[in-house]
Amino acid sequence: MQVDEGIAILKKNGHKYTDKRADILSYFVHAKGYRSAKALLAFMETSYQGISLDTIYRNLRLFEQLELLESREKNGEKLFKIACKSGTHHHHFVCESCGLTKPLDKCPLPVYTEELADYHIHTHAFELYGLCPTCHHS
Amino acid sequence: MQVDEGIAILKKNGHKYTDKRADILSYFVHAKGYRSAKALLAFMETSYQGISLDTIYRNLRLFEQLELLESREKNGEKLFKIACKSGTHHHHFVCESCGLTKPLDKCPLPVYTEELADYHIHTHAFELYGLCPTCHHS
DNA sequence: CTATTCTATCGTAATCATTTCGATTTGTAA
DNA sequence: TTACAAATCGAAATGATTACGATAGAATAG
Repeated sequence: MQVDEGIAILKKNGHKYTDKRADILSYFVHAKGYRSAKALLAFMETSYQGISLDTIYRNLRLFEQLELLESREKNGEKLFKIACKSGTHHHHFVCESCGLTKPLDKCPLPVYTEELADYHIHTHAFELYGLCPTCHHS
Repeated sequence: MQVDEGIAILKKNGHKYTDKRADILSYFVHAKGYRSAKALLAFMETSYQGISLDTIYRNLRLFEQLELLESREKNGEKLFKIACKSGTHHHHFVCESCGLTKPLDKCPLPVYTEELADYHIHTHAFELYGLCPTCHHS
């Protein structure tokens, strides 16, 4: 997902271009990992002093609705990362040191088709956490 | 995990017995699934009118520290369930209708040992959501 | 049984993340 | 460039959770 793709999706859905929105997308495109609303606010305040919390949270919600961002919750805080848009369903490894997210080839769901034959599986949550090779060796 | 086991663990760690604590544990032992602080409060108010929020949240935190309860987050709310204490690492299927949690035999981690040979896996999150046979057929 | 000593609880206020609101500004299509 | 819907601001509201000073209660030793 690139910034201009995100802007295009915004426009296609009747939303407007603003510099702030481009900068928010740019922040997540370059972050390559999960970031909090607070971290985004800190980043945005360097370019736009006095930016409203409304702007931060409204856009995070909008971007998540449009599937430009994905989120998870931790310690009562919502964390966001840029969406993958690879088209195919997949999971991630997340580096706890640098925040890098690595897409995984396989999905663990087939492991359970037998054990849960009588159950109706709707969704699943799966993520791995640890250290990427770079962080592990330094 | 039974109520008296939980009370024993409390005492072993220098905490005192109270009827409220026994009732909180009993609530989760019989719930067999995730419940919110608000749901626990509603239950406790039937026996103890005027119970303090402090009591609810302090004990939830304490029980989680002592690993009598486990938690996950959803929509900015923390949900708690009784701990399994089976000794062995395992995951759960969670019924979205009745809240039932079913322990799963297998762990999906082995699926990724090859793909993540250069990575250092620390922890992982995995849970399945859907309908249990009972809720599915009604 | 009673005194002593912590721990638990209450009632309430504070905190933190997030959402909402009325007024104003800005993007964009005609 | 004009008109209008959408975006933003500044600030207040909400909802879940945590914290605090004062009181009540459980455990232990004498």
